[in-house]
Amino acid sequence: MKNKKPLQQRKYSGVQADLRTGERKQKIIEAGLEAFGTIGYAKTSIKKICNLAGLTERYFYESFDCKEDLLSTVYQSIITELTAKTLELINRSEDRSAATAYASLKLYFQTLQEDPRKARMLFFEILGVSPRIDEEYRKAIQELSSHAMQILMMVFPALNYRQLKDTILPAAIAGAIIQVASQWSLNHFQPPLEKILSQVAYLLKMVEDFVAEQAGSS
Amino acid sequence: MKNKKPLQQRKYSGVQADLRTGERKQKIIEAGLEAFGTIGYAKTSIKKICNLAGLTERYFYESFDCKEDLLSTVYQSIITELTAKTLELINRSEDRSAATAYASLKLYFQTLQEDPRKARMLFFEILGVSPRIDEEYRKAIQELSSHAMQILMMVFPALNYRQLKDTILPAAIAGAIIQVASQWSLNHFQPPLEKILSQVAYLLKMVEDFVAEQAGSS
DNA sequence: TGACTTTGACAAGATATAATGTCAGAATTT
DNA sequence: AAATTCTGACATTATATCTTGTCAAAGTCA
Repeated sequence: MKNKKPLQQRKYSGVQADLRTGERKQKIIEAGLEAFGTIGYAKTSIKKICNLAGLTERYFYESFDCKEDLLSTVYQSIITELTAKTLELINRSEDRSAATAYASLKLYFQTLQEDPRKARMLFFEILGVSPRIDEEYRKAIQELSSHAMQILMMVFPALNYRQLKDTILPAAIAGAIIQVASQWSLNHFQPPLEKILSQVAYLLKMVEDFVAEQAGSS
Repeated sequence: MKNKKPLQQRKYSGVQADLRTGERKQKIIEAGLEAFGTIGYAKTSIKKICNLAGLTERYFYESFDCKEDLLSTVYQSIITELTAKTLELINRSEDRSAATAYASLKLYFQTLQEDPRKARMLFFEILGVSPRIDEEYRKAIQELSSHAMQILMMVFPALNYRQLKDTILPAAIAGAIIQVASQWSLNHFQPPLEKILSQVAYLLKMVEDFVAEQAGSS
């Protein structure tokens, strides 16, 4: 992130300078995911990242200040991807039934299974690195929990905001899902996806029933 | 853990050699908790641990092979302490009602609040260190989830083993509690203990109701 | 073609830490 | 008192990594 001010922005291999820089940055992010997601953040050196990216150290410092910076970027990119995919799915879905909630869950679990490096990043590598990263993690979890609650309220009209806003129910549900997902990844994705999904859906049904009953009896 | 074989075991300051060694080990474990639980595992050097313990590096290697060894020991000691306290509480309690489950939860949350270093160890510092430590974590969570289920079944006779054994309900409940506790610690233990506890108890009631209804309708 | 930029390979200094070793003095036993 | 052991302070070696810098070759533009 140093002040590199090329007096002129030339094309190189047919591409503009800042575009090339961006491509290199992207390569480094991908290499970061590979390294952090397999050998782990602690055991990953900057040199290793650069080797994986097919670049030299200089280009690391072109786009990042330090290893922690890259970790944050990789983490945020995973979060962003998951959020975007989920929103897209919801907007695309015609009805807003339980099937939509199920599909969101499936998207989440499937993404982790298809790329276990992301699972490792989300659940393990991100923790205990530094206060700054801790804070990012806290925020991400809070947002996830808020999103989960919005989806639930959308598909289960029996749930309403006033009932939930002062409870830990959102956090508990998000926590349950996160923990089930993280244990599932530690257990090498056994039992298979469909089984996990039906079980999680079962949990959501429990929540729905319970809150509906609370609402009915009041 | 080298072969230190003193030809003779002398007393020193009135205590036997192996006893002194044990005391030093204990001091290092306590220093490890302090270091890992405040500045974090990654940023803790062996020298720092020894300074905190009031000992020199030599005595670290007297009882541990490496930093990771100490991390494992500190972690296990926290787990062991929590388990022992919980078992003691259950054995001491006369009835086996919901109040007992509530008391177990209180013990858990209270312990974390009283010593946030332990919370940090359990939830953050232990993750993503090495495959070996990951495995210890996995086992610990599995045991915790199994214990939680046993307590639940004990105080809520409506729950039974056959209903639960092939479900993720135990994992989900343990996950919810763990996550709520970890977020609570990240939020500097706000809201206060009693509020968190009543909310978690509310969750347990939800589970109880749900499973009771399932049993009744079958 | 000539001036300039971009790139990759590698050097180098600085820093930190792990892990073992040395040694003198204090404490203890016989 | 003499021999031995224990202890703490510090030295040392090895290793790893970060971060910046150098330089020549290749690419690009005018």
